[in-house]
Amino acid sequence: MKFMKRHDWENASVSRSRRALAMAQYAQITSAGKQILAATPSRCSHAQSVQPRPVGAATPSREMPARKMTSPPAVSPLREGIPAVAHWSQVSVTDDFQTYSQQQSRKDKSLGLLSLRFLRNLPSPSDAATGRQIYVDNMASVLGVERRRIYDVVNVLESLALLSRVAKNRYCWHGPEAMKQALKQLGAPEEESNPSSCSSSDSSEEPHPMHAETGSRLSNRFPHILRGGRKEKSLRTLSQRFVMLFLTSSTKDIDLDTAASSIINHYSPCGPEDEKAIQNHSTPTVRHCQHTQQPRPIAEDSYRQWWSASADFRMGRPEWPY
DNA sequence: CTGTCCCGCCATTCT
DNA sequence: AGAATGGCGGGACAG
Repeated sequence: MKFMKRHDWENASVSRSRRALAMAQYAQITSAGKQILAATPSRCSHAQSVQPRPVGAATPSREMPARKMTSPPAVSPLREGIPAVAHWSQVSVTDDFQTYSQQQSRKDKSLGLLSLRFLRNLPSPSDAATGRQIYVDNMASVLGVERRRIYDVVNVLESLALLSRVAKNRYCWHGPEAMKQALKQLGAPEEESNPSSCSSSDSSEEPHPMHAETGSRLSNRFPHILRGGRKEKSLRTLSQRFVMLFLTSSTKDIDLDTAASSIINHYSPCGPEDEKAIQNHSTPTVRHCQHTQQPRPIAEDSYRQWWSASADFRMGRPEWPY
């Protein structure tokens, strides 16, 4: 099924630039935490574009009307109170349509930034009507992107237990508490597991202790993710493995090559081509979603900052909106 | 020139 | 059967 034709997508380019820049705001939202959330009134003005279906109601397919890409996409009807804040790369972020158009760039359209915008548009926890339900079509409309991109974001967030699929087109937000629980599960030692350590790349044929331990823990606690087939190579699975690499290691710095070979070669029948998937999707999104300390660019060969940020969650200092 | 990663086609899975 | 989901290759873009 094709959700959007090429020419439609090209028409949407301006909207995409807006989308990316708006997402950047989340970087500093997390950095300043709830103080910021409470302090500044939202610039967002519209409040009607998202009308979640009642929980339990039928979810007819293609319910959403075709997106109109000629007008500026909606920004955060569900997250009023979240201020516009600066991009981690110091790009000034604004909801101004012209500015978005001018600042469009590859960097501004990243999956990581889309994830931030996704988080910024979460249903309000106080809204009993939504029940923290997230509708794929609605979110795609709000963010001004095609459904396909929503799945990218959702997959990674789901790997961290931040949300889960409850029905077709519908996901339920669980929040950082659920994620902390999942991280504990992924990172806690098992009775029979050996203490793990991490060094940089290991070229030997033997699986690194950390990697072997990670694989066994994954299969024990999340049996679905290590089965063969499509799921085996899913972004969700790769993301979860990537996170686990950090949780089970003593190092805070894992380079991409090491991560890729660890995740792929040591406990899965996947081929090395999956490395691309890891580099494409898993890391940037996780990086941004976990990034809570000092939003700034992260060198591609190092995830020290990502780990530093994720440590906040392990230390019980989540800086999420809720 | 190289590495990154956005985009969207289309295969697979689900309802 | 049609819709939902998401793997993956191509190529644009940044450095």
